[in-house]
Amino acid sequence: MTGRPTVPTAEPGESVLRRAADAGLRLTRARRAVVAALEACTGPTTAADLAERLADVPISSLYRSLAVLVDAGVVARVHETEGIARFELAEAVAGHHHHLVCRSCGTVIDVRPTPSADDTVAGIVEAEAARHGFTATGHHVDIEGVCAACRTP
Amino acid sequence: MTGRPTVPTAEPGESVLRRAADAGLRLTRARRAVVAALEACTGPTTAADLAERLADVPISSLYRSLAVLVDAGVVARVHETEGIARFELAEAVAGHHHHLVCRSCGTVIDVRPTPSADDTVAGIVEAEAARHGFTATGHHVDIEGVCAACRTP
DNA sequence: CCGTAGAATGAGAACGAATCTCAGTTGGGG
DNA sequence: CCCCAACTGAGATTCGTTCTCATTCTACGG
Repeated sequence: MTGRPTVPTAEPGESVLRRAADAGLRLTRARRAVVAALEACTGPTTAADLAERLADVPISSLYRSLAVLVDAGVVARVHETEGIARFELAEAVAGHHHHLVCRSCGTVIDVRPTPSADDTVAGIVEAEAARHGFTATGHHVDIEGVCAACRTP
Repeated sequence: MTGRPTVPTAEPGESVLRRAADAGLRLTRARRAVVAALEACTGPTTAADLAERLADVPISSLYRSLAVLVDAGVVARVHETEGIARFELAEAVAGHHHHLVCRSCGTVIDVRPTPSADDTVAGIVEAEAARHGFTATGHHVDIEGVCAACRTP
């Protein structure tokens, strides 16, 4: 099975931290702040952007918190471009989604495919993987385009 | 139109360099070597890997050649993970394809979707883009899984 | 409610991929 | 064949990210 884990669990907030705790992590101020900041984003976010929103979290702490949360499976490091990493809540927490990337301004936003659309994609993906001896465990779809704001200046 | 530009143009070799020349680039030894090395790969390749294969091309020259070829539209910088960029021939030259990423050994290989499968994906992708005010210009599908070699040790 | 073990923090140093600089070299149009 | 702008090469530099280590805090047992 490749796609869509479960539907958007009402308010992630709680469950994210609970998962982190279950993974044996302490729920420190920095980690709560990082999770809260990620929840407030509409798409994968750079460490620099997070650092700006979390002015009181030192950069070394921010990166360590992100690394630990990635290890715990509640945050994902995705969509690196131009040598800059972006972070988002993991699909296990935020639900499966695709990314719309504006080739002009670089913004990335999440889009949630309809269940039937994603079933179709998952089926295709699994067939391709199988044809090459792979066992598929997931897929990522990045849609490149131009956003409304950049198209009409 | 989102996907699959044209079918695998017989032997890329020539056409890649011609495109580069058409874009106003000089066909220097370093650039020929980089293109040849990329053609020999089965998937996106790191600069370090290329440097190893092209021992006589200094690292600064390698990166510059790659940057220039990316600008010319014949090479694509894709699939960065852990802060390391990977390069491959652009889809305009190599044809549209998806990526199979082994989560165990990290290898990335290209897979060419069947025309009908990719039409389906392109349609879904376009609908999603349109729903969010984007004009889609392309899509990338990364399939995460475990390769045959890693599954049976 | 308090003490404590050990996990987590914070400031800065260190690391490494990628880019830049600049003097010397070379491709290819004229 | 000549010339000059494009390109190269070695090394310095940048900057995102990770590491180090003394200090602080969390969460658990008493």
